[in-house]
Amino acid sequence: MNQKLRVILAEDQSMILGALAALLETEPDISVVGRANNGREALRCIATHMPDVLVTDIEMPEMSGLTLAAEVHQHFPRVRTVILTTFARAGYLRRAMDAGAQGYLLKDRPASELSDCIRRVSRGLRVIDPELAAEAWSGEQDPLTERERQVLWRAGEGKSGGEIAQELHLSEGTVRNYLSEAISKLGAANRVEAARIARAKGWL
Amino acid sequence: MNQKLRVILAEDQSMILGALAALLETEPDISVVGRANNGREALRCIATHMPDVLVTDIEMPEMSGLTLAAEVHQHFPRVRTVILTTFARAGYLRRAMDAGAQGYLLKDRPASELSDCIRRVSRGLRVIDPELAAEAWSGEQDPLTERERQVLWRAGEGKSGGEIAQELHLSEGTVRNYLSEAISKLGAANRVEAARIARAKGWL
DNA sequence: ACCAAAAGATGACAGTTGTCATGCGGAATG
DNA sequence: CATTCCGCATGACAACTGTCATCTTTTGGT
Repeated sequence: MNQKLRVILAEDQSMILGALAALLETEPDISVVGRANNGREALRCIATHMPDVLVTDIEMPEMSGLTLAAEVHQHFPRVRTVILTTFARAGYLRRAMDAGAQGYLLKDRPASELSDCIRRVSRGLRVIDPELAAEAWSGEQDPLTERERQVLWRAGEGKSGGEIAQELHLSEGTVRNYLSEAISKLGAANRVEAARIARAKGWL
Repeated sequence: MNQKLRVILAEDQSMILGALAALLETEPDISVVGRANNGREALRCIATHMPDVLVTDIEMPEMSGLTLAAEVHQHFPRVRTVILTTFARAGYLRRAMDAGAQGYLLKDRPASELSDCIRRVSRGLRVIDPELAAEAWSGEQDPLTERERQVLWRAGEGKSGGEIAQELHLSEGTVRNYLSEAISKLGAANRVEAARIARAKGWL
């Protein structure tokens, strides 16, 4: 047999991180050479260990898994990236692909799929959750502009028009305009519903 | 050495379930005798295997981990229950304790704590995340009435006063009153922030 | 330099939301 | 039986939101 596949794991919940490592260590041909609790740490870890594959969560403090994937793709093009996440959102998948990830796997899938996925990706194949892939191609594009996203995000946090305006150095009226645009684009009845829809699609 | 500790795991994300099982199987004195993807399955599993300890997530389809803990406490009092969850919410902890759980552990903690926790609980000790325990005792009680909770929940989903009134067979004004009460009790500036706060504390 | 598209601002208007004082009727408690 | 409390309703008012039409200022492309 060749060398073992060298893997780095990034996941913010320590216990899950440890558990995933234990899972992978049961495979004879895979070895976990590094673990990180966030994107920034993962990046350092990759620079020193040069793994074959990076497996990363998306929602992490410091640096999101999507940003991490982009950085890795740019600075360490030989490292293959697999996104491992709870969220079956077409928007996330799309961003992951744009960021140069080779795999997108859901935490819902059986545990056995993780090692399979790592092996395939290391051979240069792409592995994408089939249901999600279908939805992502057929499904709608993110219709929001950057400003609309910023405004809608804050509105979803419970901030008022005035507060948002201050934070973004806009006039209150402009904030209302962006919000109104976002609401109509998303077919929502108000800002809260709009934020919910956007979150569900992975656009926030 | 005595018999191994017999453990059943309940967790809705299959990959995490498998990973946690792999983690526990690395311990020489612990054996995972059953796995379940939801509370109902776990209950069946417990009836047939009679484990020493049940480790369960909270947010699962079919039957929540908190409901499961209560059922287990009632029907199988010899089985110790450990709640393993993402959520550091005083409200959840309180409900878990009321439901007869012996342990409350966060997925944020190092992987090694899981087996420690299981061993202690099996010896009859209680194991509760220390930070959370402090917050739960010192921290506030849930100040919301049932109506306020119903109304606030729906408001957080983006529903308007009118819609909520219809659903709950109340007048629109009454809905506004409940919402206003909830907002002031929670020290929020509006319904969205109020809903956020209540969710964060585990009161929704 | 020119034109068109964007980003942003303004103002007006209706509808929704947050607050508060008050009123009503049915438990519950004495 | 009277009293009090609680759940619910009403009405009034100010503040905030959502929608639109219109306008100015950048910005980018040719």
